[in-house]
Amino acid sequence: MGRMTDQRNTAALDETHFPGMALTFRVMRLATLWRTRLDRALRPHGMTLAVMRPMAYLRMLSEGATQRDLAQTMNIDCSALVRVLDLLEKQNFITRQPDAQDRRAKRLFLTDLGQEQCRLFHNIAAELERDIRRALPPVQADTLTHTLSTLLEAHHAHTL
Amino acid sequence: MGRMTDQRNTAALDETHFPGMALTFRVMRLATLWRTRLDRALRPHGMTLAVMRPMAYLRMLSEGATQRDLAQTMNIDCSALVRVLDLLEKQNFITRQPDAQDRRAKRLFLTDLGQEQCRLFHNIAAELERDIRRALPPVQADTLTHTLSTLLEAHHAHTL
DNA sequence: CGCATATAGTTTTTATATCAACTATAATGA
DNA sequence: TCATTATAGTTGATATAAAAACTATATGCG
Repeated sequence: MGRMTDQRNTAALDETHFPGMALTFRVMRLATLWRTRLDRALRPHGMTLAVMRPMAYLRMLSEGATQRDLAQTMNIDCSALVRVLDLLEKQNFITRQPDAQDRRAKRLFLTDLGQEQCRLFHNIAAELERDIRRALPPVQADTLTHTLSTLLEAHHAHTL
Repeated sequence: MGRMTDQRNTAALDETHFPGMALTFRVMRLATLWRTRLDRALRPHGMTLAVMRPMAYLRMLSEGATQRDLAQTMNIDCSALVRVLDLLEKQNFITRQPDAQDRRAKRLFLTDLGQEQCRLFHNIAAELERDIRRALPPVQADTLTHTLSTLLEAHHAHTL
């Protein structure tokens, strides 16, 4: 253990040291750290964030959405969604129902089991958020959220 | 890291609609969006963020670091690093040199080609950061960066 | 010394994300 | 109308990413 590998040093040596990328890297790092924490909290319930996300978004988007609707809302590729939906369907969390008007389309619904899983997810995610916010005075947390919204809007404007 | 897909539209229905997770989800979304942009900018140069990151961190950490040092700094698992390093070595961006004292360890160095690639990466990342910052008044951007630092520190405290 | 345990790096396995190509419909317009 | 083009969903190939198991050292203690 004679090596100079000091755990605590790593905190000091974070992305701060990438000059000119402070913001970008901090956001990316926090996202990774929090995603990991969320994933860890979900795992004991046999869930992962990747698998949970489509359900959470479906609930938000309102049921009966098509796969395309959902993929678009989640900002992911349709093909990325298909496999997860297969999984969710097999586990009886969602159902796919053919659209009467458009025989290509399938409409998505949460089962009761899926609803319940969603509530669980919301609880876990909200608990993480509360914990995160504990590090900041409430006002500062709100300011942060607001600033992040501005950046999200800017991104959308950018890609139009 | 993954590939990218970015299907504009959806601004109206974003994570705002997940009550009690505003902060977490915004950060995650921004990270994904920016990562995608960065990845896209790197691709024409035959690079991806996943492949570039170890070099950027190595440069920051100072050369001669071991794989373990680097993995620790990047907050990833050693095993996640190995393959990327294989790739980088094969492309002649880095070299692995055996440590004289500890025959298990290997020390990492950037080649001239690697150095050059790093500079390219820094330019591209800095350009993205500048673009992102354009959406905010400079003071607000600095406040944001500072707040994110606080959260990063809080996370480290949390995991000790 | 010589065993028990820890560490550096690697391999294997499994989960996920992206892209391109494919099938089946649907919509459009000459 | 039918030929062209677009769309919804799927599949297959490929690139990561994280965790677990494995190999070869190294260290620490009786």
